[in-house]
Amino acid sequence: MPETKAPTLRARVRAEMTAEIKRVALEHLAVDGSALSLRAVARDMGMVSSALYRYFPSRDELLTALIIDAYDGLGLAAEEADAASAAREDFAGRWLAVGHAIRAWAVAKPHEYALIYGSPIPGYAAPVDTVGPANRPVVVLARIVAEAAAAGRCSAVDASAGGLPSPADSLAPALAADLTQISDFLATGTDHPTTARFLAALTQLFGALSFELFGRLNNVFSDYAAWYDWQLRSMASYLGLLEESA
Amino acid sequence: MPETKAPTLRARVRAEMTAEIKRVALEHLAVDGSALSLRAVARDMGMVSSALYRYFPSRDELLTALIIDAYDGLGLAAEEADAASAAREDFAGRWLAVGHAIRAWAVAKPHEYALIYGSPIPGYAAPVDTVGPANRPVVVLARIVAEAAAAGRCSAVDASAGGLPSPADSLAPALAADLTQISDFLATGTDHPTTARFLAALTQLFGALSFELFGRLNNVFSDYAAWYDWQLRSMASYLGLLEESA
DNA sequence: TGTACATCAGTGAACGCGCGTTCACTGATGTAC
DNA sequence: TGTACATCAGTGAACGCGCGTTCACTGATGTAC
Repeated sequence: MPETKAPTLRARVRAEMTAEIKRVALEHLAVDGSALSLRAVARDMGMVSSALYRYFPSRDELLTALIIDAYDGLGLAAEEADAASAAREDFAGRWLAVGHAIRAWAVAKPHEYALIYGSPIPGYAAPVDTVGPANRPVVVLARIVAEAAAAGRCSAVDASAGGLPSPADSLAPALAADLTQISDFLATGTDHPTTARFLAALTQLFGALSFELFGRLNNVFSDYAAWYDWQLRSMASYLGLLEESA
Repeated sequence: MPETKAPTLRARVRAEMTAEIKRVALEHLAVDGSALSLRAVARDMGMVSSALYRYFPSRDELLTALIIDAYDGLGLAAEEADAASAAREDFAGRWLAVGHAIRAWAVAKPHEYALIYGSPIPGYAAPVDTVGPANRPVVVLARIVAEAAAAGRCSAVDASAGGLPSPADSLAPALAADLTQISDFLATGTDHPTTARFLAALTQLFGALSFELFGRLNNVFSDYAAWYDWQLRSMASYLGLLEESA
């Protein structure tokens, strides 16, 4: 009945099977940690292990597909959260919204998070296809800071720190060069102190999630969400997303 | 000839063998990532795999020994760095010294770092013997902040942040309770904002190391040491380790 | 100092398991005439 | 609409490998008399 040429039965079943394999594989990652076994996945699906080779040419290709899906899922969550923030000039609010969206995704899919932010998987090297998706969440956060900086925020934070040279001043030459390259790549147009502060905040954000999800804080916090929220606010303040100018 | 009763040949050889097994096991972690195989270790030592059972009752016990050694090594490095800081009132200097010592250890022994701060090992649950050693580096850093706070530093940082409620004020009740428990446990005697800032700095410090060592920053920075140093200085400033009071 | 016995490190074979991948095959779905 | 052929999902057996762990054993080191 549909006017447009419908995909064949085979094509539809194939797409469903591919998705199902990935779903079951993720369940296995959940139970077995980072060990992913094609045979175990096939067993769970009531198939013979060699049948999976109709869908993925090797175990590593399946892993790569899972990793790309994970990055894309996280990236999408971040992008949607920022797009849903109506007050575009409320940069701190946008930072909080995106930050919370990232944590919500990670808490909902801890094994996918471990896949992309945990320790490297033995014997597996991520192919280049993964770097684009990997940057999506970073780009969202960087854009918030870039727009805030363009609106006159983010500057002259930290200037009161005396004694020790302020981190913002007197950068090591190699560090300055790195920061230039990074702000160029992200097209943020921010100065070195702002770029550095953004990267520090990014480090803290993912550090906080890794601590929580990898169980390094077991029995330390009872309310991780509240602690994470405090940290996001601290980052927003540190990044100078709040004040009108300085 | 020695006056004191010398350990028997057997006892000496046994101690050497135990150390050698751990050394070879670490080498394997380096090559194979987180997969540790008793048989591979035995092979490398020119022994039969069952011989290792004279030294460790199971693979997991060997892993536990490696993990405890790693925590102790990192803890010792941190303690020595702080002890070597002559100017006890230069809290920022002590923070930098300990921070750099932690990174130096991690860079020198990336696989031991991954063992204790990477994603959990499939099928392995760390026994309670590991929690004491795990706290050693944290305790060293906490003591610096505690002494700085006692000397009148660390207060009133961040007070200028407007708009959004300052992270320091109006803590969620659950978070306040958590912070009380943590400062009690670490015996820092610090107020909530200081405790929270310390934990945030801790998160950033280990987050930075994980980013660097797990390769999430490949081709992003050329000089990791300079970037890490900047971050340590930023933390010292954020923690208020610098100013005389406020 | 010398002998008899106990301790223990290391061997080699085996058990039972799981893994990724290959290959020739059957039988169902899709396509061209 | 019906038949002939091509495509492709899934099977089942096999290859060759590695793993942790147990067990009866040999032979060297240590100890008690």
